[in-house]
Amino acid sequence: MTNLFENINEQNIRKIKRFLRATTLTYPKGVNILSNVNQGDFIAIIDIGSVQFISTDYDGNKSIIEDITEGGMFGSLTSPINNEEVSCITKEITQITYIEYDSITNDEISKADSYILFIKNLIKILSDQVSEKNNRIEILTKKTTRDKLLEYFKYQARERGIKTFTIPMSFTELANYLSVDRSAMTREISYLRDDGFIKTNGR
Amino acid sequence: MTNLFENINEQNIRKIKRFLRATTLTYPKGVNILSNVNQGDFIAIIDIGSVQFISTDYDGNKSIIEDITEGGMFGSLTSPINNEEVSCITKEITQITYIEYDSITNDEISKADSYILFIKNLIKILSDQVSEKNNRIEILTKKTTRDKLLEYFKYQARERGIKTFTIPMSFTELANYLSVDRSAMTREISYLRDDGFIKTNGR
DNA sequence: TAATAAATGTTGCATTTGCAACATTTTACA
DNA sequence: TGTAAAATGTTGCAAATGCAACATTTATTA
Repeated sequence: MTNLFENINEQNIRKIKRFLRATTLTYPKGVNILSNVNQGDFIAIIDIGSVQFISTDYDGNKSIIEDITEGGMFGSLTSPINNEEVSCITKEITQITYIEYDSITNDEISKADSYILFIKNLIKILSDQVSEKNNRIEILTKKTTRDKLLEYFKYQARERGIKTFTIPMSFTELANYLSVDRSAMTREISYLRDDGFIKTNGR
Repeated sequence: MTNLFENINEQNIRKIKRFLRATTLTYPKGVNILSNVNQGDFIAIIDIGSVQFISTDYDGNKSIIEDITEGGMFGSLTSPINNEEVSCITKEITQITYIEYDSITNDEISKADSYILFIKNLIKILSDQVSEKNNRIEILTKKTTRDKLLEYFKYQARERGIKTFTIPMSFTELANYLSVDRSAMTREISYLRDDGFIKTNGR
């Protein structure tokens, strides 16, 4: 995963952050960070910790829109921060650096050293986000739980280049990612095992 | 929708395109443009026409990953162009301008007039794509066809600021977008009408 | 404009799936 | 380390939905 300041030295990072009016905040576990969000468009970088964008509808049904971990990035232009049904919850103690969106393309900063590198990283991160969301969309558009699971496994195998792997999240989280009932997913996994499509090794 | 060259005058557009080694190709209707794709990463801008990224699985089930219309953009880093199950089909006669991805951040171009504007547009487009995909993900994660429809209608109403609108695609395409069976969707729409959630006016 | 293709509407039925309820195991943390 | 909380496994059942088949309407194009 690309980091926004990848390949930029400490001194230039400080300079760029100053241009971008960066401010850093730390949150405890389990709080909704959107409740006290700043004015204007921004990009947020997770220095330490992780957050989850969760949508809760009128019936109390929850679905996880995105999961952002250390080094990850989200922004007011890319994430549903103005949707009253959506909250952004810290999963642990989390430190976030906010930068002002408009200052990314002001005339001053464009003259700074490493600006092109910074832009390159930003474009790469945004491209990767689009790509990752395309993957999830391709999985979510499968009609059955079985096909969703198989598509998910296929992506994992392709990404890693091996056919044996540990699922990088809990079954509860996977069910959320695939948007299927957890118990029905467990059932389907055992059918897949019975049918010889997969082999499992412990939890 | 932002255009990649928005707010840039013709002369500077030509200059930027030259730096980006832009090449323009025209395709007839109904061809897979990924079959003869160039080496290296690229960004493609649809000057005229439209294309559709379609995934077809082993059973012949098709799902539409994305639909890109005139003025839209896709790229080798954001779209599943290396997935053998996915094809990109022109929906009509389509003219596409390709630019080289790496040249976006080379040193030469960064000195060109309007470069910052160009970057600003590119970042805005990518951000909007992430946002649009988040919306679709939020809709696709709804469990029932009814909830998918209501969520879709809610987005449409919010986007336009009015509660009465014409659906911007055919029912067949909408069923694809929501990833539900078309006939089951028609059934659900008439239930929604019966229950007083929506009113309809012709096809 | 006639012929063909595509989109839409309707319905029965089998399958899939969410939901609920519960037992058991694992993890987190005071 | 003991206890509460979270995750996992299992199953019956009702509801939702894909699928198929078909009639009808609308759009496309030769």
